[in-house]
Amino acid sequence: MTPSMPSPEATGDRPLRADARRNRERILAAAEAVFAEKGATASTDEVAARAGVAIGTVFKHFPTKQALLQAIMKGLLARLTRELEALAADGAPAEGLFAFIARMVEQAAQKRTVVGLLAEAGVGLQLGDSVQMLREGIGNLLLRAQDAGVVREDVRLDEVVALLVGVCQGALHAGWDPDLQRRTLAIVFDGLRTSEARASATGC
Amino acid sequence: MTPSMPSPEATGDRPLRADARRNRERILAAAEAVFAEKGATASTDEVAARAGVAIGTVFKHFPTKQALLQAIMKGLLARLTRELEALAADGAPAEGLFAFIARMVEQAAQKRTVVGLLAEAGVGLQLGDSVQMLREGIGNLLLRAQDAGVVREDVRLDEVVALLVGVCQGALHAGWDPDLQRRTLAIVFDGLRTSEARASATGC
Amino acid sequence: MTPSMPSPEATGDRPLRADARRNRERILAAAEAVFAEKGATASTDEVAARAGVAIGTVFKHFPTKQALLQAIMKGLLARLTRELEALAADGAPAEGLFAFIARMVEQAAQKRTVVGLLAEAGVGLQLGDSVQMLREGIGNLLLRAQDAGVVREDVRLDEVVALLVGVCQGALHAGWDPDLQRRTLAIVFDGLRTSEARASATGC
Amino acid sequence: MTPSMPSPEATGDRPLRADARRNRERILAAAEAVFAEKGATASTDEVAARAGVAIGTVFKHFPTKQALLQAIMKGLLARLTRELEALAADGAPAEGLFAFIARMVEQAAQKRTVVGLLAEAGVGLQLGDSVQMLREGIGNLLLRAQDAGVVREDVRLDEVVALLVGVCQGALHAGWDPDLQRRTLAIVFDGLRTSEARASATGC
DNA sequence: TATGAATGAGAGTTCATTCAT
DNA sequence: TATGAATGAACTCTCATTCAT
Repeated sequence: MTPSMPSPEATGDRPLRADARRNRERILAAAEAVFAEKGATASTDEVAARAGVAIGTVFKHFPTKQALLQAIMKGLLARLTRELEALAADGAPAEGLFAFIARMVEQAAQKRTVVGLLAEAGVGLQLGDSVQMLREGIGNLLLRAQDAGVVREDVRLDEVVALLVGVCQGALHAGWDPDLQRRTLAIVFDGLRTSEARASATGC
Repeated sequence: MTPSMPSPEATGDRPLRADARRNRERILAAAEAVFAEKGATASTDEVAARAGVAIGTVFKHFPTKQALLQAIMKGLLARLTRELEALAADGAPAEGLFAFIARMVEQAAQKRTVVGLLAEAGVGLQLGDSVQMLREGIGNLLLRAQDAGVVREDVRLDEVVALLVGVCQGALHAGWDPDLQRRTLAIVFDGLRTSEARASATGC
Repeated sequence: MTPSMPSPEATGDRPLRADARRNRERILAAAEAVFAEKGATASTDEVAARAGVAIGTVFKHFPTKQALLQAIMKGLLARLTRELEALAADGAPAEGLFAFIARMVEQAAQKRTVVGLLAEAGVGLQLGDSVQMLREGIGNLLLRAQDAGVVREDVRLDEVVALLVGVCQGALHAGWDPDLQRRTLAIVFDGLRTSEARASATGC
Repeated sequence: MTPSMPSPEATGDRPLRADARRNRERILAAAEAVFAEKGATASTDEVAARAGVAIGTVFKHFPTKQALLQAIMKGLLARLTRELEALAADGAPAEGLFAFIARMVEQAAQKRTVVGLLAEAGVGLQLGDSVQMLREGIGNLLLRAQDAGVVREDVRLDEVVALLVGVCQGALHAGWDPDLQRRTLAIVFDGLRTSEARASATGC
């Protein structure tokens, strides 16, 4: 991450006026909140009301509802990718994959976010390479964990992503208290571990 | 089970005329198909068309769309519970839990059914004790597997259900080819297994 | 026109309930009036209000605004075709073409009808063979007039239709009092006439 | 015509700054092009984009869309009036009227201009005396043609204008290839001609 | 009881117009 | 003065639900 790169939020094509960018951010935040609470079928009107702007303003920034959903998703995926890169940069490499998965599940449990929208809005969203970048980051963590002997060699990225999506989805449903979350993830993590890592992990 | 007892689907309060019951079944079947294909946002008009009845008939039997969704869910859960009881009655008790989970995932992958509706229709559905009965059945399989030394003793029913919901959800997403399904479940099952069972399973 | 043929208005695919057909007619009449007054950009809401039905009813009968416009146009064209056939069936064949043109202009002047909608709604309308049938009827009148020596032999159907459309369009504009109408048509008709017919017509 | 007099398009109340007038011209040109292509329902945003100015600038010069349409119309009428005066000033007086009508039809067929806007925008436009001036020019040509014995004495200006509007309207519709245009106008012109002129014209 | 036409609130989207920058 | 973001009423269309037939 070079210091000269622009703020990651500024992914727009060209500079917006200050007030326009402020509104754009407010709309995105409002949309994230509204869709998190009520799902992707919540009305655009409600997003506008929550953002404190007129409905036309929402459609000026995001010409269709789909575009708004995509923008939210891209933002979330980018944020996750950055968290993931931070995890990779830090030490504790072996358990980094587990930490990241736990973090995502925790977030998903708080709001109907990434996976919730992915599931509800369906395949319609064109997320470009935002997803790809996240996959790559996860792939890095997986390799590192495998190199450290923590995760079995025969585990592939596809399964890890599938499990990630699954447990995040599951976490959306009622009744996932933090303890259940922890216990469920413990099972999945154990399934990923090598015998040796499992022995020491269980020992702890 | 006497032949005179009503079919388990007929959970209505009082007996219906023969044609009315026939319509009810057709509507349920049509609704299951339509919602499986297009998700819970498909229109009731389409359900009526597929069932070959008028829209008024649908609302006569199920006074709201929610009620229709609930009825589908109850039916599906009841069917699953019966499958599960059949599994429990048969032999192969130790691996019965895994077989059942695999079966559910397979079905979920084929259609947007149980879990899909649960996710889409949201928390609004009042499913009464249909869910409870299914939980109990799964609990039986779990106990049996634990008694046989296949599943770890510290695993609780809650985690199993959570994992079940999660992998079913995940299976709805694109790209879960049968092989990925198998590999993903293998990890989860490994996480559930005791060290001994794991050793022999891996040995196979 | 055989006596056994159904009422010409009943062009629907299958029989509608009495009340539904009544509403359909009311909507068509309202739409004709509203679009005649305000042009094709008048709102569907206004049509519904004028017809005394809810907006959903309009869209139940005509699933898009375009479909409603097309239905109006087809109705008008059919009505004109019938008038034209009546003219052809009656005597006075030589001047039948002129009588028909005059009739259309007169109607167009009263309301923004046929040609007005054709012009405003533009090329988007799929009018099927309604237009073709009208053209054929006009072609018959033209042939008859040419056989009678009233219209020049070198005049083709295309020009006649072009002139018809033009004068109807012109008649939509303000200031076409009946006298101006008559005088304008006199010029066009003279242009169509043979020298002989012209001499006698002028003589009258 | 002294070089210091303002261009005829600059009918504004008071002198504008050079850049302002330049913008005004660009907006008018853009509006003419856009409305010609897409009809009067095209959006003012599109006009601004084509003109390369901001939407606010358009509304600064023309406070409503109606005002913009009126300005376009006035410009077009003025241009036509000038063409017409040029025709009158040149020789070939007898056939000047026909030449002018043919020219207008040709233009109308190329773009949805004068008459198109008149028809679409409806009666709302206040065109002041721009129309009157055009009428007078046409009246001059008519007189001249009548003096030359080419057009019948009993033809009045009203009919000529009515026919002009009509054939221009007609020309907007699909299928008016140049040949059809010529043939249709030939009929109208013959209707206007005296017997003598007709004989010689037909002879050619 | 079944029918299916009617209802009407609400959705996404557009666009003439205003006004802070 | 020019900019262009914001406004919000209006539009087309959908669909769960009601009720006359």
